[in-house]
Amino acid sequence: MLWQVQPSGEVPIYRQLMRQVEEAIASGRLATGDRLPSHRELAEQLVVAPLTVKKAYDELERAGLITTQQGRGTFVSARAAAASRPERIERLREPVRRLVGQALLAGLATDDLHRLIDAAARDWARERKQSARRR
Amino acid sequence: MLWQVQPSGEVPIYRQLMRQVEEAIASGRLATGDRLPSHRELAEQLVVAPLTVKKAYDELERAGLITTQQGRGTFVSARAAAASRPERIERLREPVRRLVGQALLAGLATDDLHRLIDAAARDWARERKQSARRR
Amino acid sequence: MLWQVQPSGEVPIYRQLMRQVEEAIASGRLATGDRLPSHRELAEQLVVAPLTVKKAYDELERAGLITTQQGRGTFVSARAAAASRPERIERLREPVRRLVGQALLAGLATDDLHRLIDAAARDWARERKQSARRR
Amino acid sequence: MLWQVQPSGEVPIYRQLMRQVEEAIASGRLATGDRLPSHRELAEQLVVAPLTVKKAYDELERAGLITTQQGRGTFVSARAAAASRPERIERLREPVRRLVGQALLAGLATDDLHRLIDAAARDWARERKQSARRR
DNA sequence: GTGGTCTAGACCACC
DNA sequence: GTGGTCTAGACCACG
Repeated sequence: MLWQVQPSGEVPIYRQLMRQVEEAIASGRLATGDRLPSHRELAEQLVVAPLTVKKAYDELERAGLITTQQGRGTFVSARAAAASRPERIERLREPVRRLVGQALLAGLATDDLHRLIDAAARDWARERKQSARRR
Repeated sequence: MLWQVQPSGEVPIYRQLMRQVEEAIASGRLATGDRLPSHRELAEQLVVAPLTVKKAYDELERAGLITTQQGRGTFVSARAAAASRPERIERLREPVRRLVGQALLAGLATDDLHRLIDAAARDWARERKQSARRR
Repeated sequence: MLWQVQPSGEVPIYRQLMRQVEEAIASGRLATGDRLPSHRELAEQLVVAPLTVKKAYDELERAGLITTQQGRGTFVSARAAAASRPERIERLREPVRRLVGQALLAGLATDDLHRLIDAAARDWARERKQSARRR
Repeated sequence: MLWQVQPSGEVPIYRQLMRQVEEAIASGRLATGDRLPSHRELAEQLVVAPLTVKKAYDELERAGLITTQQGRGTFVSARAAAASRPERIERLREPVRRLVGQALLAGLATDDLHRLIDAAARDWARERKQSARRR
């Protein structure tokens, strides 16, 4: 699987990594029991400090998404992929609430949001197709 | 107008303040020429350091939303409310992009988002009505 | 309050620190809202790396015992001291289970444990009195 | 005799093994002269690396609990079961001290501990009976 | 090889 | 001053 981080951004590197792992699990690219690259190996590949990757792994472990085994490696935990559809929907509720608040306070209507969402979804599908082609 | 900040949150206090001013202008609660409380006054009211409020005002002035007049006070600038509808929509594009990405990667469909948005909008309207009644 | 760590031990320094904070909260020496020393200050005092103290604080925050505020400091969180008596008892259940298993497998009886406990409690009370006198 | 380890736990596998041997000897399930399975055999059975079992055996031999006889196998040593009652009690002193400290610092009394111990002992006896029935 | 811990610096944003 | 992040090394225990 392909990993990448942008060190210059304002999002901390370790959070960028966490997000990629979360999304990989949510989307099924990483399944229960799959092994993640060792934090040193991934650090070398991404040209960041090992501790940085380690911190991302540590937080993911505390969140229950992955588990580590001394001397063996780091694996996607059983609990991780178990998120059911209602659960995944629930996780969107708060971000949606914030977005709706922002839009309505700006004097826009939900219809504007619906249009933006469909547009974003089209873009997203197109980008996916392209990045798949590159592989 | 009512101001409030949460010191314990992730978001810096000065950004919370900026956001409230921006939303107040976008929604019309603050109109061109309206006077903002002095940064000392507001700081006292919110129990935060004056420098913190000052920083929020400074950044808002740099963004052109407000203007300071020596010895008279701080006012909503003429340009501020001029944020056109296309502009306000543009500001939503990136947050929407992120939300859609999150949803699709989790295996959900845009329809799920549409439903969540309508639900959130209903909640938002109801809360507004209640908080208006309390005043 | 007095802090101390033993760098040569087999227990990681950051865990020794975590334990001290936990105990200080459990015993009421640290109450809700109390401020902890900054991680740099404490690191200097203990002659350890700031990151080491930081790691202890980070884990305690993730556990909900303390909260940090950008630029202000680190404080005992409201949830922390709220542990009710049943809760505190519950936390002893697993350690007790292990201890009992160890004793019974070794062919000892619960009476032996009861005696050991009373002896340890007497020692504990005496040590406390002495350390209080030293203060 | 039944052996089992949990690879995902905090405790190193070789220590889990050591502990099981120690407990088996202390409780009499393993007596002086009894033969332990070869480290390869046990490794295969537990699906762990042979080196891991070897390490556990090595440390147990260094502690004098077992002895290896070239080409014949590994046996519970004569000295092993000799742990006298005072000795076995002594080994509990430190764990008890920690437990008591934790309880008293949390504002609980020794009576609470006594109750918890009796409860845990009852559970332990019941579980033993059940697992014996299963065999 | 793996993960677990620690150091001694550094730069940044925030208050 | 505070906390937040990152680096480039190091040593140890585990498998």
